[in-house]
Formats: sequence, C-alpha cells, structure tokens
Amino acid sequence: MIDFDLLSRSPVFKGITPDHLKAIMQEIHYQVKNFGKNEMVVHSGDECSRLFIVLEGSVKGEMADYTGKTIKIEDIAAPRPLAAAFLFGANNRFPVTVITNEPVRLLCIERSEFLKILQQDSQILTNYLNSISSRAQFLSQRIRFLSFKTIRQKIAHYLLDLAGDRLAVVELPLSQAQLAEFFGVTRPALARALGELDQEGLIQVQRRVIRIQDKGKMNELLKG
Amino acid sequence: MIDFDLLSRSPVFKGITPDHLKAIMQEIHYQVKNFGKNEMVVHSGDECSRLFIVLEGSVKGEMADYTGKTIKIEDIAAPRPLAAAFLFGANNRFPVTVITNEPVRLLCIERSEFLKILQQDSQILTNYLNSISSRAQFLSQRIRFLSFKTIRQKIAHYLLDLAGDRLAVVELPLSQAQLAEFFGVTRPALARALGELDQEGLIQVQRRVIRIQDKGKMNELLKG
DNA sequence: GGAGAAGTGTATCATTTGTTACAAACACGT
DNA sequence: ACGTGTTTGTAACAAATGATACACTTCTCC
Repeated sequence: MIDFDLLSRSPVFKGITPDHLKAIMQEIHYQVKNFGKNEMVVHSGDECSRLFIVLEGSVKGEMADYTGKTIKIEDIAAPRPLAAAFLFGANNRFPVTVITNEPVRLLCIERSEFLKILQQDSQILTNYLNSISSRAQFLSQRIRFLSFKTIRQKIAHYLLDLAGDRLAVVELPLSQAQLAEFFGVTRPALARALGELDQEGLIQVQRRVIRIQDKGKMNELLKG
Repeated sequence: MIDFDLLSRSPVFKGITPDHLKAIMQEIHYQVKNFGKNEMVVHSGDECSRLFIVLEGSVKGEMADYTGKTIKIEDIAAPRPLAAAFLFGANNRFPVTVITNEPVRLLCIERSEFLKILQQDSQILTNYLNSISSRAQFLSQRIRFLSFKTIRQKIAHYLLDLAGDRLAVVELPLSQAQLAEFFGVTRPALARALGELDQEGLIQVQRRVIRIQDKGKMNELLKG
C-alpha cells in the first residue's frame, strides 16, 4: 500500500491532490520494493532506467573512489526522489552507490511509464523540469564559486552575496568549520584570511558577525 | 520564414521530421526576432521565461564579474538553443549576458507554449529532458573533478578516465597549455607534476604520449 | 634545409594554503 | 560560579602552486 498523502508532498508530485495522484498511479505500471537495513539498492555504474522515490525510511548515496574507499555524499529521506537528474541524459548510469540506512520502501517507476505521467499531467511535468533545472542551476553556481582561486576571493564573493543590497552587517549562517568545508579549505586558513581582511580594514569580524567596511575593495578582490 | 530543415537538427527537435515540426509549430504561438551585429539579446539577470533557439548566425554568452569586466563563456551557433537549462527551475534568471556575433535570427517560444509542445510530442520531451539532464550530469562530473585538491590527483583522475579499461598508453587530446587551463592550474606546474610522476615511475611521459606504468599507485593518489 | 612558431622541459623564487598545535572566548548544563 | 565541550583566534613550519624566465624540441611553411 502506498501513502499517497506522503507521496503528494514529494518534490515530483507537489501540488497534486492525493486522490488525483492515486488515480494517476492506477493508470501506470510500477513496483514497490522493500529493503532491509544496510542493503544495497543500486550500485555505482548500474543503468538508471527507473525513477526511485523513497516511500519510507532513508537511504544514503555513497561514492566509491578509485581505491574502493567510499565517501558519503548525501542522505535522502521519504518522500524524496533518488538521482532524479540521472533518469535521462546521455550516460544513464548511477554515479553513486545507494545503501539503506534503515528498512526502506521504494517506489520504482520505469522511465517509459514515468514519461507517460509527464505527458499526462502538466503539473508533474513542470515539477520535474523545475527540479532538474534547479539542480543544473545550483551546480552551475557551485562551479562558478569553486573557480575562485584564493580564499579571499571566496570570502568576498560569499559575503557580498550574503549581504546583497542590504546593510553591510551580516551574520554567518554557518560555523567557521562548516564554512571552511563549503569553501573546500581548512578552518585555520579561513580564520587567517578573515583576520587579514579585518586588519586591512575591508571587514570587521566579531566571531559570527561580520561588518563589510569597504565594499569597493571587496569587489576589487574578485577581479584577478 | 523558418528553415524547418535546419531547426529539425536542433538538439531539442532531433528526430522530428521537418514536416512534422512545421505542423507542431503551426499549433503554437511563437516569434522570430532579428538582431544586428553586436546587439544585446538578453541581459544578465533578465527573467528567463522564453526558450530561444538560434536560427541563423551565432551569439556569445558573457558573464560579468563584480567589477563589470566581462568574460566570454561560450559561443552558440544555429540551430542550438540558448540557456535551455534556465527555462525552468527556482530562479529563472539568465546568469549570462548574450550578445550577437553577427546578424542573428532567433526563435522565441514562451515557456507555457513550449510546455504544450513537450506534452504533445514525447520525442521532443525526451530530447529536452535528455538535454538538461546531460547538462546536470556534466556539471556534476566537473564539480567532482574540481574537488581534487592537488595537480597529481587531477592528472591521475584524468589519465585513468582517459585510459579506461584499455591499454595503459594514452595520447593527450589537448596541449599541455589547454590541459592546464582545464585543470585550472598553470602550465609549468602541470609539466612539473608530470615530470615528478615520471621520475617516481608511475607514468612515462613522452610529450603527448603517456604510458601508465603503475595503475595501483595512480589509484592511491586519489585516496587522500 | 632553414626560419619562425608553437609546444615542452626545467629552474628559481614568492605566495598561498595545509598541517599541527595550543590558547582564548563562548555556550550550556549542573 | 564552575567545569566541560565547542567554537574561534593565532602561530610556526611544511608543502604545493603561481609567476616568470629561458633553453630545447617539434612542427610547419617557405
């Protein structure tokens, strides 16, 4: 049995009433699969020909590097879909290995069946397009961010983005350690860079609260 | 007038016969706009509510950094679409400014009209999904690549990827200078790293031709 | 074959960042 | 107020890379 109430809150089916969703699902072929704890759902490199949506429990995506060591990428809990961006596209293979954190129920829909849904319901189509489109945009921004060479540049970009047009005083939403990880640098290096910018009078740092003193010079940093 | 023969070779309309495409287009509302040379088509930050496809000529995407300096991102020639991944998604704004390289004819389709097409024709829907999905995958891989810290790691990843399961001898498809730019490092630094890997016996470099001597140790590099 | 251009190997030094370690400031429960 | 754990500020040294310069090879065109 499927909890259509929960499923209708999934990003893919947002805005669809549970009843309507139930009607839609009756028209197509799908499967519900049960997994135990720590079971492997898909293996990295498997062909991605079905859409998976977590109905119950949560799974984690792990990426295996060349040595076999695995790194956890992200957790996905009900009712979110699984690797939605990889259902279509040139190379339909999972980039990650997916393993259950706990007992899990998965909704599996063949790509061709899911296509039927997309053609039938414009709301779901829009949802899905928005979803992978947003992901592409997010990734695009992330690449732009990663292309900044120095820590100073990353800080400048981050702070200016955070401040926007508003006042020049911002409070960091992350701890330095988290921010350092987001920047892809070490925590002491980040603290040092913040300290230097403070000494040079570009910003004023009081733990999490930062005042941008000289927006002009901060912009200058992004030049090179 | 639209050259449906050309348009049917666009990634979005691939696999559709020119006649069928003509029939589809007669059902919906669209515009064809003409631009002169060096005219601005869209400005960075503009709302992206229409799909643009280049019918004639070519345009370039430029990104403005905080200082106002512009960097050319890519050229788009007929019959390719423009910023297809930004038509949907959370923040529908162009990340780039688009300027014509020469006199250009553009096909403009409102998002709502394009949605009609997507629902009507499963081939076009699949094309479009493949297109933005591929882009997300490409960006995803690029981020993974950028997350390698050292040049040695980038080299290892690049070479192992290039070699695949085949022999251990690969010929670089790019010059060192181009490869260095792709890696986001300087050319001498890349050459130095290659030289060191050679000295350590992991690879054997003869200008563009590289022989991977020790795949095991190359894999090790990707650990840390 | 020779001249010039492009690509490659290498060296030196400056700059940036990672690494490690430790002290100071803060948060929170008792 | 007091300890305890977390977060933040700083320091010293090592490692990696950038910047710059130059010699050498290979290619191409004449």
